Amino acid sequence: MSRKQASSAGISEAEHAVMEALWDQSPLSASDVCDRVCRERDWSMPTVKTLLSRLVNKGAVSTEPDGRRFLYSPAIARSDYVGQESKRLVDRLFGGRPASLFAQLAENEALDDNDLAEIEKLLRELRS
Amino acid sequence: MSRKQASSAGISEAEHAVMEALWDQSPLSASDVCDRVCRERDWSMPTVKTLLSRLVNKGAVSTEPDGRRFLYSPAIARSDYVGQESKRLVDRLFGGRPASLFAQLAENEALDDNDLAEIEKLLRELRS
DNA sequence: AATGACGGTTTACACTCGTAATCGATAAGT
DNA sequence: ACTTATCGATTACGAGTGTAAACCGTCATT
Repeated sequence: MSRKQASSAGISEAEHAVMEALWDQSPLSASDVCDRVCRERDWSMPTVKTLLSRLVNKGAVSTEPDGRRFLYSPAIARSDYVGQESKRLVDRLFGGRPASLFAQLAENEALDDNDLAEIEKLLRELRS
Repeated sequence: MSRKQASSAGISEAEHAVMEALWDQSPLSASDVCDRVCRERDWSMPTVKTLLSRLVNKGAVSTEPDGRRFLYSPAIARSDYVGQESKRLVDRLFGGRPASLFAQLAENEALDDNDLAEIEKLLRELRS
């Protein structure tokens, strides 16, 4: 017992690719998942199977029997995952101050005019 | 040759804690580093030694002889590291669009009034 | 000169991750 | 019913990580 309780934490890079496929559409069978990621990541079916089992163990993916096989669905919302990961980064690297992240991106020229415009729009919306 | 050349990639969580100590002040001896992180992370000296060697191997930390011992300094700038990690997150989770990260943080209520004000200020500066 | 403290190097070991082969049960076709 | 194609489950295995003990050389002290 006392699983890592997972939820969203502890999803590795490779596992994340599988999650993205499921977030994009679900439920999916293992082969469906492979169809969507094996090409791109150059994986074989067994690899996908392993990743799916690990995700199920972690509680990040849920299964639903469909005849002889399983259909897989995300057990956590992408927005939750993304939110937690973002917060982790901000905490770890920016002392929990999101504005510092923003400053970093700005300084890095990682923001183009489009980004700036979008952010300004969001800011205006938040203001109201 | 062809070192992993590392630079900033491949620094693990535990190693990162050591890097932070060195970014905060350097050069430091191994015991100095331990003084700054062992309490907090509940580590013993050997652990710090291991992490320092690994960081030296990765090229993330440089050494400088000081009598019989070594003094350690970061070999990579914190801003570079932070920038690369930020970019990795944005690429991985937000399709490379920083504005999406920003939107996420906003939606998550991770931004308080202070953050918003700071970001607005940065935006105005970028505009000029 | 012998001993102990200090610091770096080597070795260790369990766990996770990436990647996959193999095994075993079952459904489907012949 | 028997064989084969599917699936999920079990096992594998090398690299990286967290955490640390053991070993070794050297400077300082007795």
